[in-house]
Amino acid sequence: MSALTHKNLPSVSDEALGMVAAWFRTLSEPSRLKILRTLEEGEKSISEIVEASGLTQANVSRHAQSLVDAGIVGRRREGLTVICFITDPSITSLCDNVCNNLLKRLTHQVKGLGGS
Amino acid sequence: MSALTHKNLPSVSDEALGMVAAWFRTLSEPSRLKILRTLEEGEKSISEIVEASGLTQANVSRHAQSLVDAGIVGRRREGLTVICFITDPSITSLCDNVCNNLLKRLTHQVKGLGGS
DNA sequence: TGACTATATGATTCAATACGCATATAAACA
DNA sequence: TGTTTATATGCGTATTGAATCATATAGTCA
Repeated sequence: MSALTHKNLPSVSDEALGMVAAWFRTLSEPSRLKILRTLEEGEKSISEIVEASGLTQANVSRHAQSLVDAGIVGRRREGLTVICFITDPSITSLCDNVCNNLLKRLTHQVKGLGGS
Repeated sequence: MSALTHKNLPSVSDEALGMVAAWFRTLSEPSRLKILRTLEEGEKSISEIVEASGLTQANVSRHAQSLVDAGIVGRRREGLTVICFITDPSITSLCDNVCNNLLKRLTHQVKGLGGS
C-alpha cells in the first residue's frame, strides 16, 4: 500500500451511493424489465402493457410508478388512459449490453464444463 | 395499434429476464457499490476493503461473493489473503453515467422548483 | 502438530418489497 | 347526476436478502 493506493478518487457521499443503488434496484425486477421491453416497441397505455406482459393491472401500475420515479419512464394522461413511454433511450442499449455480457460469460462457463 | 406496435422484438425468455434482473440487483446495494468504488483504486485484499469501506469483515466477504457471482469482480488467493479486483472495467463508466444522469435529473427538478 | 491470521459461512433477526385482493379515484358520457 | 371504464392505492401476506454474531475453514509458520 503506497503509490497505487491513492488515485484520490473524489469521495462519493453515502447519499449519492444510495441514489445510484436505488436506480439500479429499479432495474432489478423481472417484471419491470418486462414492462421496459414492452415499451421498446413504442409507447403504450397501462392496459396495453397489462395485456402484453401478462402482469396484473395493479402490478403494472405500481411498477410503472417505480420506473417513473427512477426517471426511466414518462407518463401522460389521455382521457381515461395513461400512456407510458421510455424517456431515457440509453436504457435499451444498456440492457442489451448486460444481456450480451451475461451470454458471453455463460458461454465461457459452458465451454469450461465441456473441456474438463 | 398497427404499424409501430410490431417492431417484432426477439422475445426474451423469463429466465433471461431473471438473470439480467439479478445482475442489476448486484449493483443495487450501497455497500457493494462502495466496495466497487474502493476497487477502482486498484486490487485490494478483503481486509483492505474492510478498512477502506468501514464494513464488517463478514459483510465484505459476502458482498464480494455476490460481485464475483455477477462476474463483476474476480478473486485470487495469495497465501492467507484473498485479493479482489474488478474484472469488467465497463462497470466504472456505467456507474459514472448513472451518477451523471441522476445529477442531471435532480438539477432539472431543482430548477423546476425554483421557477414555479 | 499447535498457534495464529485471514477469510468464509451457518443461524438468526429484521426490514424492504412484490403480489393479490378489494376498493378508491379520475375521466368520459348519457 | 349516475354509470362505466381506466388507473391508482390501501392492506395483509409471503418472500427475499442484508446485518450481526459466533464459529468454521484455510493457509502460514514455529
